[in-house]
Amino acid sequence: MSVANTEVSAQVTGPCGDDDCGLRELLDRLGDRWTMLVLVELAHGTRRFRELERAIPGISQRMLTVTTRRLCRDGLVERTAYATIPPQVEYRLSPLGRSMTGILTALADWSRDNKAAIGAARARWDATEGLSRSGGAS
Amino acid sequence: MSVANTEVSAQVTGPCGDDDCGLRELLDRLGDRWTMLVLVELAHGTRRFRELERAIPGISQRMLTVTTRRLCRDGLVERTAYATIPPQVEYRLSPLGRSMTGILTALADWSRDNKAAIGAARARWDATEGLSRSGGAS
DNA sequence: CCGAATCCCAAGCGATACTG
DNA sequence: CAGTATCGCTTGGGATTCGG
Repeated sequence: MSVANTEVSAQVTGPCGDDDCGLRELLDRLGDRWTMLVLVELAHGTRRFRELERAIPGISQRMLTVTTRRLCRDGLVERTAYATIPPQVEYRLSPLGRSMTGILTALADWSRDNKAAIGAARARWDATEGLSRSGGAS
Repeated sequence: MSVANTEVSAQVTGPCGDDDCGLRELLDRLGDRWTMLVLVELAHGTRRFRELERAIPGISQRMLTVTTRRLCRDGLVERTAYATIPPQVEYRLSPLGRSMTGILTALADWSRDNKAAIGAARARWDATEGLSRSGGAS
């Protein structure tokens, strides 16, 4: 999936009432704090509950449960439970889920690639803001 | 050890200790309800404040202000204010912001493309859940 | 027209404890 | 190990109001 799109020949089209383009649906689904991280981790391979928990620093047991269940419900992740002692449950990406890992990777790549630029922009903005707003902020 | 040895073949793939890959940073920045939608709208061309507000159904005036300011601070959007009467302010994507529109488009495409599949998966899940947990589903 | 400030509620999420 | 239930804090964000 080539997201390399340099051409943004964007006509200032009309109102384009359907501006969300389904993006909202997607954001409602994986716009939360953990969903994408779980997907990325599962993109590396099958993982057990505990492995996911360790692999995603900061996630709580509760949120891991909630997130994985939501992903199962949406058909992006498949769950396999073995009735062994101790219990063992495996999570893996479904074909549907795997079909979006490319985008996630692109996203992560972009983030890492432009992290510095954003940091610089912020520094610049903070300086500018001090000048244009509420003078004497420094 | 007392309990069963749980040494599974845990070499699924690399350790990838750094599992977030900077994704977290990105999500913190545009993981909220409106940021991506504003970016998509601006990908269509320069927009004035009021135009953005109308183009993004449901956004409040407050959130539009907050979101645009954040985007300016991060250097993804540029703002030009004309001291006319009535005031006029234009927002447009910066080169940095423009560099990620391709990913946003890919995201929106995927969402629209697989919306039906997700809906079907949900129906399936809800049925399964009804069997195994006797609990209602939303 | 543009936007900042205040008030306030609901959702998200984390901590903890408990069950199988 | 895997998962559930409860509680309480933190935050996003909607409605409204005031200023430039």
